[in-house]
Amino acid sequence: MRLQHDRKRVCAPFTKRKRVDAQAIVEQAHALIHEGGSAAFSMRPLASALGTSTSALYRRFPSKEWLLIAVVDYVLEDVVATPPNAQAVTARRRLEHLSSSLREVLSSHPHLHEILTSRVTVTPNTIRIAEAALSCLRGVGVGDSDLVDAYNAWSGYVIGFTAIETKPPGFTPEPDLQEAMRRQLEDGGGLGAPTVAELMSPGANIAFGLRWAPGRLGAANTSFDWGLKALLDGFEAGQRG
Amino acid sequence: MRLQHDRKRVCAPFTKRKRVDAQAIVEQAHALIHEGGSAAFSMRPLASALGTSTSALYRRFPSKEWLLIAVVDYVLEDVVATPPNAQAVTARRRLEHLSSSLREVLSSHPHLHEILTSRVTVTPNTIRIAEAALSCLRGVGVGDSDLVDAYNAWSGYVIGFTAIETKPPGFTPEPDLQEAMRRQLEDGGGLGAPTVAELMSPGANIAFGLRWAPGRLGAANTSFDWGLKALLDGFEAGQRG
DNA sequence: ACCTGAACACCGTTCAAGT
DNA sequence: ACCTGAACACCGTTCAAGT
Repeated sequence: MRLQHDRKRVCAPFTKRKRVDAQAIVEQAHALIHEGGSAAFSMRPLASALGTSTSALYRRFPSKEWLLIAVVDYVLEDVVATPPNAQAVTARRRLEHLSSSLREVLSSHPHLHEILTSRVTVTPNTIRIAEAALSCLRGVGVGDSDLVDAYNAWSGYVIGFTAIETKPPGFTPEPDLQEAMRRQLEDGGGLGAPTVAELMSPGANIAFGLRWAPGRLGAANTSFDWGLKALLDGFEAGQRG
Repeated sequence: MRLQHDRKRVCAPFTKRKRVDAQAIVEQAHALIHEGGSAAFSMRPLASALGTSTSALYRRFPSKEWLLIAVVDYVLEDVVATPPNAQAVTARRRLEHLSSSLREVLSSHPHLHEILTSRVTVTPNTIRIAEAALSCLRGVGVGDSDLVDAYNAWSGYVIGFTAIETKPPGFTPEPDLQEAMRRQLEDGGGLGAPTVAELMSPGANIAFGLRWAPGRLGAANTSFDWGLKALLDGFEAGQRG
């Protein structure tokens, strides 16, 4: 599933003939982004990986922007939403599953946040996920007047947490820069930041804004579930009060 | 306040002499990013805006990466953290102020997320903000064993929400693409997404993943505070249970 | 109808040559 | 010690020319 762009300008991506090509471009683009990161991704290597000319790509996608959004949708296809009619599964449980599925997918494609968070992306899978989340939130007891707020708060938490959590491994800072940040944390912790100094054992690399190495959060990495529980508890408590 | 890089390779940014220059570079870079977005920002225009050669910039900053992180720290300077010894102000209230100050600053510099969320950034102001947040969370009643989790959840929510919320206005998608997304939402809403169709009046542009126009969320825009309340309520309830 | 090579107007970074 | 211009190896996108 991908967005349709103006048929007058370029070939229709949904027609039977040649549809494979557009799909192949998306898959190859995804593969290249997965390997080398979205910053390093460019049209020329993509074309040569596919064995075509760079300009031929512009017959399937009006611009790199359209292609990137197609890649986002392609990856989000993997997010699993439990259907609401599944018996014996509470709305809360379904929402927890959706959250962790979304987190898993975004985590295993660490370059997607760079694309996802910095632009507006409405795609079939975006809508599908939103539909599932909204229905769960209703099931949890959130009233209609609060539903949009709850949905925004939920997306903000899940997507935001994962976006900050998962630094692309290819985006490792240069050793010099990494060392400078580590030193900064040691020095800063000693001077004006007693709580930071107390909690962040050197090398812990455990908390946002205080860690200098990329990849997922270290240690137990319980923060996501812990925070989601607090957020959903807050949702439910708010409806009762 | 900025990170120090290796003095052997380049001139020290903290020495009295020439320090103005490094500061001037950061400020000019910030101005250019503010106007044109971080994607469009490049070294050549920066140099010519400052009246120097491009290569002269590399004497103050080892790479564009160091410069971008310096810009992040420069902007985060504006985040206000109420000191913990301020009487008659509860920890909860201080945390709410810190959250909205952080949100305000990030919102008014909409291009910062692209820099902030996609790489590891430890800077003096990052540490200052973390220190304030940790101390507030402790004051709210979060136990030491949960403090890192609570801090991560809080950062994930605040930074994440704001990152998704604030699309850089310069990042407006091409009209064709924007129209395709709007249509997608209409069609998709009608077919497999009844809740989306029910809630998202056309043109509402109100919810993450379902809106096609950049800028802040429309309408009442109460979602941030609503979600923060739920999260902090959840924090407090969790400590009592 | 589709593809192509060449071109346009850009990038970040380096480095020998200047002062 | 600092700055510079030119160069290197790249970008996204367009378009006349081919089949």
